[in-house]
Amino acid sequence: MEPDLTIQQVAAATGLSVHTLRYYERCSLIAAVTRAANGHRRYSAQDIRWVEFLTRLRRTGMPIRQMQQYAALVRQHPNGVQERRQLLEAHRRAIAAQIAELQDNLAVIDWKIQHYSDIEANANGLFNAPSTPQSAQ
Amino acid sequence: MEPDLTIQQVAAATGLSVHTLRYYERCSLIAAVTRAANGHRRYSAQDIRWVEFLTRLRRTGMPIRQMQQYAALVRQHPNGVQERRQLLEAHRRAIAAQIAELQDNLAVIDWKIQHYSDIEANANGLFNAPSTPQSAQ
DNA sequence: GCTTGACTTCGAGCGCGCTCTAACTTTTAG
DNA sequence: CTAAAAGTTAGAGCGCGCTCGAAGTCAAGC
Repeated sequence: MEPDLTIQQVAAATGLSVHTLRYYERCSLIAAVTRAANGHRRYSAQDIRWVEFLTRLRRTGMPIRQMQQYAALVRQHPNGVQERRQLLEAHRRAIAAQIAELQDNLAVIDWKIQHYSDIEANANGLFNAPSTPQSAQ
Repeated sequence: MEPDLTIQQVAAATGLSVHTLRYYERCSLIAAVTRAANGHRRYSAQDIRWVEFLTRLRRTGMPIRQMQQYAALVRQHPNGVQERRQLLEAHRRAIAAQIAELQDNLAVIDWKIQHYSDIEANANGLFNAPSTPQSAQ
């Protein structure tokens, strides 16, 4: 049995704020955490693993609503993983699309950076003064 | 000379809404667009290229504030590209980090999907009934 | 006994990036 | 002449994901 952690320790461990941890519990992303005798939350190792996976979903752009659906599936069908898998696969496709779009846009931005570099090099007169002044937007 | 476009045509061409186009102009992301005699906006081909590049920045997560800085540099130093290049290079690094993080998280999610698939395959009794029932979080 | 500090709940507030409304003008079609 | 469509402005409103404030409880240390 690992020693259960306080909310502050979980915040430190996961990078979420204590506010966010309580907020996640309030909106059912996290099932009710067990409490110490004084009413304070005590997070189990299992809870922490769950929070960590949640942040994976969150940081890949999954909206809270969808995370709520996922969390609901876990609670409602603890032994049925099919729907969960389908949800995650849909999300995987969304992430792949996101990466592709970033790369596409990055290519254009890189092109622009290169364009600026060319202008700078030229302005430094490495090979001659430019015959026509640059117009750089 | 290309025929100048109406705001609606630009919206259709760029995927932004007319509201957003006016909003971008209001907050100085787009310099004042020339107007027809009746006061309606008429976007030049140059304007459109600018809007398209803005959306590249936007869709890679650059905040409006930073886009405003970039737009200000273009206006204030039309021939000085160094600061602009530096700004874009910083953004390029941010995008690279973003992609890396997405890929990292994607790997974990993929692992989870695989885990679910394994459970499903096992539950279908392909090779034998499982000796211990699965606990899938 | 009293302060300090970590926790609790509930609800309000905030920053971002739009998005929409209202009231108005102008152009175009019938 | 009229009605519909498209544009204008200024400013309000919204959805998201937190983030914070107020008021209270509890435990430990001086």
